[in-house]
Amino acid sequence: MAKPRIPPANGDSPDRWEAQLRKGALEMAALASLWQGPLYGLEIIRFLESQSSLVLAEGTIYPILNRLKAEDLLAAEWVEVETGHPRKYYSLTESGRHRLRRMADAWMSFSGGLSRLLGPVLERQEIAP
Amino acid sequence: MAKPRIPPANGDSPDRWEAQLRKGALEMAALASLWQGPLYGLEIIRFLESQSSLVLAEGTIYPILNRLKAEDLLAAEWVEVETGHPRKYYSLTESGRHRLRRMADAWMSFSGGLSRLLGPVLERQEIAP
DNA sequence: GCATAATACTTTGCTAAGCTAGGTATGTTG
DNA sequence: CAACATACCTAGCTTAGCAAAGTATTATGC
Repeated sequence: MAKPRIPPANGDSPDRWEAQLRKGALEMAALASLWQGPLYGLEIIRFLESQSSLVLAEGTIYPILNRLKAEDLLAAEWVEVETGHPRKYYSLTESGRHRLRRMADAWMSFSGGLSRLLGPVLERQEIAP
Repeated sequence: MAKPRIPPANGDSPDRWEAQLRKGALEMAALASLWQGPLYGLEIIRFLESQSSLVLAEGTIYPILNRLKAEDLLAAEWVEVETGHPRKYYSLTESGRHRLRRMADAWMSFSGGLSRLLGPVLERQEIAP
């Protein structure tokens, strides 16, 4: 009984590029989701979806979390909950906070450059009655 | 005599994530560089570098251009120049302009979501006496 | 005129990363 | 105990950028 997930995303669909855009931004987003406090895996997925419209599959977030943990940017801790199953809570390490700040800086610069580039493209769209 | 290009970028360097960020943004950037008029390959590289700090290798831009051309988002035309060698000028097709506009919209939404996410991270940096 | 250099475009092979589609483990409910 | 829900993990595929090489055309040096 396969859980129906995100639609297949046809190989040559015009939306494919959008999927690629996400690459690399996801690590940063995962780190950012923990800025205000620890969350566990599925919670991160829900947080990102609600806060930034980023939709990640489980098969995407867990490898990312493991990668970040291997780099000591995250710490993980199993927590038993009364009503439920153990959860692995992730939190930012000191080095993770530091890295995230640098990533955020680089992101602003990167996205600024791109937005500048897109300025002329978007210009005429300011027809908003 | 191999041309020395972009520095090696050590495999596990802390900058690797930055390289990934670019993925997917490059197609859009390539299209955007042609918004104001046709350019040829190397010119696109120089344009992006000067306008947005995006540095692309030749082995990166040409596959992108061919991909975009195969999708009819770009048109290509060989042009002979007096002092020099033939150049392949790329220009946006109607469908390319249309797609770029949609990409730009999606980009603004995507980058807006991420910037919102990064808000708290960047907040404390406004200590500028 | 043939070698060298410069410019411009192309191709090959590698690697990294996300995604689909499974799977496992733990706990709850009938 | 069976069925289900929650939470986490893994394998294999695909895509895309990149480094490094190669080809083609024109200009320059001897």
